[in-house]
Amino acid sequence: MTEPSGRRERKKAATRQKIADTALRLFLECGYDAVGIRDVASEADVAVTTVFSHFASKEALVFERDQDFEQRLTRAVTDRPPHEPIIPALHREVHALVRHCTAEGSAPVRRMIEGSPALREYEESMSLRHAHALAAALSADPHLSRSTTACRATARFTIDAYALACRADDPGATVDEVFQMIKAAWEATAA
Amino acid sequence: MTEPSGRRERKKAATRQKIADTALRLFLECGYDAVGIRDVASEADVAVTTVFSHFASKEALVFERDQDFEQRLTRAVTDRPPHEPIIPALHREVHALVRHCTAEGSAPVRRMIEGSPALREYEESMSLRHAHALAAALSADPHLSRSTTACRATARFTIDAYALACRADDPGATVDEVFQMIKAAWEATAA
DNA sequence: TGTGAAACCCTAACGGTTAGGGTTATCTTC
DNA sequence: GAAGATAACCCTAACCGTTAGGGTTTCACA
Repeated sequence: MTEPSGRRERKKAATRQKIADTALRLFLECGYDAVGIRDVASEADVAVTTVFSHFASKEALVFERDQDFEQRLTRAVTDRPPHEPIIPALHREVHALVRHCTAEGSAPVRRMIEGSPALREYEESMSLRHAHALAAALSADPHLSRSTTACRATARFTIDAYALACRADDPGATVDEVFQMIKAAWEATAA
Repeated sequence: MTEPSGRRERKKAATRQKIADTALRLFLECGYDAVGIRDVASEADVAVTTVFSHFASKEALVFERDQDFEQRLTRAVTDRPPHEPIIPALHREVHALVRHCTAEGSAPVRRMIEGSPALREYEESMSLRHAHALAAALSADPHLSRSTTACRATARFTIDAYALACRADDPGATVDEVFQMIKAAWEATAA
């Protein structure tokens, strides 16, 4: 993304990346539960406290790119062409996000997440954060004069669509079907 | 609910209740984070291991009546008068549940939950379980011939309505507004 | 070049949770 | 009613994620 200029920042980013990579590798090799933070730290050749200075929790090691997700969602609202209706914009973006998360290489990671209650729980709470951010973006859009409740509900519905699609047999079709519902729901709130 | 017959079962239920009551009292008195499992155990005069044989986690102590919630939701589907449309039935039940959770006496508990990330996270993951159960009930209903995806989405939307309303300024109005959206969404899936 | 801060390290602890293995109370069956 | 089976409970010790406290190195910048 943004190229860090100073050596210190570069080193910090490198440490962070090394920890994340090491963690993911160990998790996939041995299983999430079988790998401890102390294992990750020593394999990455850093102190345990350093791991926690880069990542808030063990689960966060798995969802390293979580910020991207949130940004892409909110930008689908804020950066869309002027006067483009909101629902198609969200529909398109969720499609892309789902494709990304159900891509070939992501399968082992998904399987790992589904296999760990702690990771599933963490993912949900991430989703709620994303729903909050999306709701704020919707509320802030001057072209959409809808109630706060309508914005919040639509945000949650959108996240639901993503979550359902990621676990569905046919992710693409699931996104389409749920968005047909979301479209109707949204239109029912027209002032 | 069901009266246990044997002495053993009665004693077990009493122990469970004593633990739950003690825990909630201590949590409300001193704050959730300030009270440890060891505190709860010794105040309830049981061993720590006994606490965990009745409750799966510290958070579960707070959501003791969680099973009720799930049952009420699924029964709103399965036990509704024959040929009653599903959405009004859900609407009514969510109204009742929200009223229950925003009642006078529940305020301190709600405040405690909102004040603890761990409790919020736990509540979310409970909600997902409820959504699963509700989705299964919807799918199983012979009068509703909708796709699995439509049932799952509607279940999640319903849980969203509950979650949003519990935190809204005007819970009742929020339920109504979101259910107007859900109604439209559901009707958009008609075969 | 010196100084402050950021990144990192180590150790020790805290708190939720569980394993292991034992004791008592209740239930069942004869 | 005695004997065995089992459920509920207890204790101790540990595991593991996480944090506090306090030190050292490395870098940025004046």
